[in-house]
Amino acid sequence: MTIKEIAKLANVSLGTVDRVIHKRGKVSKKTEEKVSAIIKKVNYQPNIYARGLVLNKSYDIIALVPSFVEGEYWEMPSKGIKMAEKNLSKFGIKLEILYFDQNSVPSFIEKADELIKLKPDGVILAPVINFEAAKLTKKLEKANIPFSLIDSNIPNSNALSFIGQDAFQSGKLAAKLMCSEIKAQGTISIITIKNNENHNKTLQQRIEGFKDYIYNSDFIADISLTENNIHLGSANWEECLTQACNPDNDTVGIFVPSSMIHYVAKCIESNVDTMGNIKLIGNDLIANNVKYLKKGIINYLIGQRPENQGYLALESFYKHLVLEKQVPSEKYLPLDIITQENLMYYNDDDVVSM
Amino acid sequence: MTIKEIAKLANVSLGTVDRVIHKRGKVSKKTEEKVSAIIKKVNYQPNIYARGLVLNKSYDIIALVPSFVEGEYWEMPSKGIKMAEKNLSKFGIKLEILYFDQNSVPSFIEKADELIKLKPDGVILAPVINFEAAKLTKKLEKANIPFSLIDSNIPNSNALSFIGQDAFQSGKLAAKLMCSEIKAQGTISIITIKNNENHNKTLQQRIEGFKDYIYNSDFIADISLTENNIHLGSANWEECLTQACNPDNDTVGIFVPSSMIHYVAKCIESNVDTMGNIKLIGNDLIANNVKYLKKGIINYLIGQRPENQGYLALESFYKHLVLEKQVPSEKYLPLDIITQENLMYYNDDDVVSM
DNA sequence: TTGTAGGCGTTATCAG
DNA sequence: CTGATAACGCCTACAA
Repeated sequence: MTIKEIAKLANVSLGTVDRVIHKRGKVSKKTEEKVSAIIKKVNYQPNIYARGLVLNKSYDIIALVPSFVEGEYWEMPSKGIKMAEKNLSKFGIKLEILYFDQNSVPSFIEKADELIKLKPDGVILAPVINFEAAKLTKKLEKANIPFSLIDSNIPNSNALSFIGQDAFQSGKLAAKLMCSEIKAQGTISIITIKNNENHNKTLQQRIEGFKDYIYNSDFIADISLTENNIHLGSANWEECLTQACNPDNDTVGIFVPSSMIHYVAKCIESNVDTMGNIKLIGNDLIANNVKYLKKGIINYLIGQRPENQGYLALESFYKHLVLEKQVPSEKYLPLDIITQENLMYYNDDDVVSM
Repeated sequence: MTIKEIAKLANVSLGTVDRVIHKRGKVSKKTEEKVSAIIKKVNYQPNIYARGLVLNKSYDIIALVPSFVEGEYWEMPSKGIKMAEKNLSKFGIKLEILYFDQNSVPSFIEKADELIKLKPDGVILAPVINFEAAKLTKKLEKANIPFSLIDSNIPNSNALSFIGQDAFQSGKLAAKLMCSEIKAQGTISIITIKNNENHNKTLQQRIEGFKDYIYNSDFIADISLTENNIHLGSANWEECLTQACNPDNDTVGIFVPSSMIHYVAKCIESNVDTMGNIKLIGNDLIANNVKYLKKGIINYLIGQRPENQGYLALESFYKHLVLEKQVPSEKYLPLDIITQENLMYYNDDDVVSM
């Protein structure tokens, strides 16, 4: 059903129908009602091609995400965003990615300022530097620029859409798998590995979820927990890590609430005679982790589809700006359990090709 | 860059450029080369809106899939196909679903004939009735109608695209989880539950994968396997099922290579005092299975994203017919491990809303 | 308050 | 072989 046909049905001209559709006013109440009724009755859907052709709009979306070197976690969301751009550029979605150093607040501020100056039509933001990210969202709100958050959320930020994971639940899941692997007894070591001093909410929530599961399990009596922090910046971190892996020589499992578990795996590998039986559970399918999962040193990895997160973030703007559809304000991606046996179908190069 | 601009650059008219682009011939070699060179140099990308507008084509896709009652497995692929239609109808993809009774060959033949008569522009086929499905693909090939297969494959069928699972690997994964749960010793019962006598390749492959894992594991010495077939059509199937669950009173785990595990779960539930410790692993997130997973009677379910399979199948035609892009000839979806702890994010109503 | 005309980029047709 | 032109459905300006 076209505007022309509707016009004929209503005995008015194209222009009038158009005014009604777009609520541009300057239509008498009577004709407005008549036309509206017909539009509703025939369930008029504008022809997306014709509209796209005449509007010929393009939308500049800027993504502000952490920089990375190949194989690091943040490569994956970036990859997803880029893949989405490839699919959506033909609909007028243009993308620019700005990278900031997640260990440097000034770097974030600099890029955030640059972003604001570019006056984009939409922003994808990874708020890993919480406080500064929140400031940026305020500015964006004031400037009326819609933004989507990926990875972690800023509650009450009025984001167009949040796309991420439930980190608490991710920790619970890790604990469940751990208990299942270690037959629910022994000492479990939680090791946090970071290269900065920033507070990382995601890691914290994963640890809380992990403990929550253990504390509420039937077999808590048979389990001990130890916690350690390793700073990759410190001179003797390797020593510290080795020490943290098996402090009292009775460790049965290690949980690392981040993608950094490959450091632990490497450590275990070179001490396989004393620590070869320790079960390892970590997060994220980065190349280094996958390597040790294949070797059987890491037992489980938990994934949260970071490529999808990126893809969906850009797609949220396509839906919002191009299709003018409502987009869900929150999207929690599934927590995937990855083992040697199902790795191959997750590690696929086009996980987001849907 | 538009055709007009290219025409200007090449000092020819729009028509000539168009002829070169679409290889319609009737262009002198010299101009053809000149125009081609420019097209390549400027990386001309046709405006999808203008093209869509003028072509104003619509494509009738017919899906031929098993009928279902609410809550059965085949509801999920259908749901995915329909969701894809909702998103893609605006691009001219029209869908009709024909349902056949998977327990009745004549029903399939009837619907297949109907399908052929409708002369669709594309077909989505679930080849659960193997032999007849293969016949249909031959007819479609002869009629030059592209088709995509979902759920299971027909090798060498020249399908546009196969979208499904690796059933063998799914079985291996189930075995791995089972061994992990039962501490790798005891008697494991494989129970096949069907309501027909048809050969089901998928079930067979899952069982083979399951056994393959067990046979090649280090602890095979500590494991016994029993196999049972239950026919839901038979008068005393409930009795048979109870018997199959724990024949020698030493069963520690039950594997059901299909979505039918809820029958086993129900049986276990009503014999919880004698069989409450048996670990259950099955397939597919249908409502009945989810219920028992939540209750903790089923320990793991393995999912293969049936909604996605449906979605991707219809999308493959959008990509092929509308965007004229190459589509991957095979797509194996990940084998998801579902437990109580990550169920909520898989059981989401819009898993395919990407 | 209403109607009309021109144009978006592409395709297809028709006349040269 | 080549060029001009109408049409697709919608939007916007401008005319009435």
